Amino acid sequence: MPEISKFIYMNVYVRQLANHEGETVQLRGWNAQKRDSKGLVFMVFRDGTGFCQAVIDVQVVGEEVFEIAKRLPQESSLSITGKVVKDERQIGGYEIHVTALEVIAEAEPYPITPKEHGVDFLMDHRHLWLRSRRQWAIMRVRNRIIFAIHEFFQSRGFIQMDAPIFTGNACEGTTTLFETDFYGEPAYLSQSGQLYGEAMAMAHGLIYTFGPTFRAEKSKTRRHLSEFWMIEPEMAFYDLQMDMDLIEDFIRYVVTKVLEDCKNELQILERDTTYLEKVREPFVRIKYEDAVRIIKGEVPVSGRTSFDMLEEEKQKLLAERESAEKEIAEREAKIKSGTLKKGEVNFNQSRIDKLKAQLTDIAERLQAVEQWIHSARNFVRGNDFGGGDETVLTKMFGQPVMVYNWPQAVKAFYMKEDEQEPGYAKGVDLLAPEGYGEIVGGGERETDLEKLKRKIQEHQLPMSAFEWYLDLRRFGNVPHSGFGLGLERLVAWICGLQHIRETIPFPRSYGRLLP
RNA sequence: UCCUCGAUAGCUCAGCUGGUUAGAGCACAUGACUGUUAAUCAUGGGGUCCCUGGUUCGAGCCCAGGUCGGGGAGCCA
Repeated sequence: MPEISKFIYMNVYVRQLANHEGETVQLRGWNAQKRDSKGLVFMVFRDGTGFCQAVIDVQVVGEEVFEIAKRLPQESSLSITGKVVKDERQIGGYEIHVTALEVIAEAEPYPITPKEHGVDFLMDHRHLWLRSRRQWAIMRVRNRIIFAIHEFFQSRGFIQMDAPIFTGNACEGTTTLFETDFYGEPAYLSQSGQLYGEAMAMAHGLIYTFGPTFRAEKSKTRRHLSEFWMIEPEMAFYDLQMDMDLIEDFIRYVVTKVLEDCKNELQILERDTTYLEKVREPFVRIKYEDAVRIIKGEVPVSGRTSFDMLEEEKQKLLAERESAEKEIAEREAKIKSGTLKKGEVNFNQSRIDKLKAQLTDIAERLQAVEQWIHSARNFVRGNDFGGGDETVLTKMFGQPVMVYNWPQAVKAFYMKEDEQEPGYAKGVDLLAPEGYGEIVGGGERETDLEKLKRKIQEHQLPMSAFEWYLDLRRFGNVPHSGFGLGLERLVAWICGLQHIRETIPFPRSYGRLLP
């Protein structure tokens, strides 16, 4: 074993390897995975900034070190010294030819193996799951999104101000809130910073809040969390049009930044960026009533109605199911024939298992399509959209859709009524494509003091709790608008995730408080 | 709260119409293999079939109740 002092070589991070090609460097991190053959160990080494392959050759490091490397359990921490070699086959483009290796801490048997695991198992091990490559990539994208959000607003002169988390009252009155004890009085965890945002906008003109939000809904869906992060800009002297322009610029900016700066992460996530690229085109903007006509199949989009689209979707799934069933039958027949070698049997069997899992998934999606057809047929004009209606609408366009001018009854009390169209509120929802649903909700705020008072009464909210809010109308009333963005839904859409629970380090949802 | 699906080895799952001693792959251990990208070969250890009760000569499988979980509805970002 060559004598190598740990101080001779520069400590670098995996992320920087491209700058050190041909040099000998030292890295510190963890053994994410390895395989060995005679005389060689291939280790997937990670140090938090990235992943790279480390090659340990018995002829270079000697028997003793080689044995240590060969027996090193998954997720043990170690430092390695070696030469940086370009290798196009590797995900970062570089690998390390190790010349020295030092174990920092040997790990106990690691529960997350390089094999499929169920979601529940992974969620129970969330504290460790965060280390794996996919989760790592998602958190990097989340970080870039957060940074882009700040860049966007700060560069436009918005001030970040925070709304309180303890509140005395439900702001919109509808959703279930978490109740806590605030020095003997009931207090609720904030479900929105919106009303406070309005007060802050009257002080600073352009502001945005960025903080956690809590909803005690017992929702068990892939779109809901009990605790999530929301960004809520509020702008004095903005009407609905300006609000929509801002939403569009904002989403375009954030998505573009991720596309530019997170290529590696999106590649790890195997994200098809076709729909993301579409943010460069103008967003679709339609009024609620027109959206309803499209959902109900009364008006076609690019020559096809919602029912045409749903029927296509259904046929596609049926075809997928058929081909999966056929493949299963073929492979089962092969195995039964008894002519296969053991390895081939294993391969076929695991392929069958995978296809069966796919069949379960297809069945679920077919059920969803049936539900969408049902809800499109029975949609009652004047109602809010359900998850299925949103999906149908966005699938018709394949790009972000802004729906505005909603029936007042389905929107919050502070939404401004459209003078030209009484009964309709100047609210807007931005629906993400690919079934990711509502990621932004906002609109112009009601400025008429009497209308506000009336609506607070209609919603049966306690007037006393809103006196401070009404003061904003009494002292220098101005037209203003704002919106709220659900960070996790945006992360889910950009990363193309099946479930929102992967978008936040430690998700809190119905039935999940640990880890 | 409602609808729907599920719970079998550390993990992912198979287990036919109720029938002898419950299986596979991965993981782990040992050995073989010099360039691998989750699944090369051989050998080995590993089980309260979620719980309670019932039907039956016999229950992983059927029935009832419960617990926990997935997906969806409602509600929403």
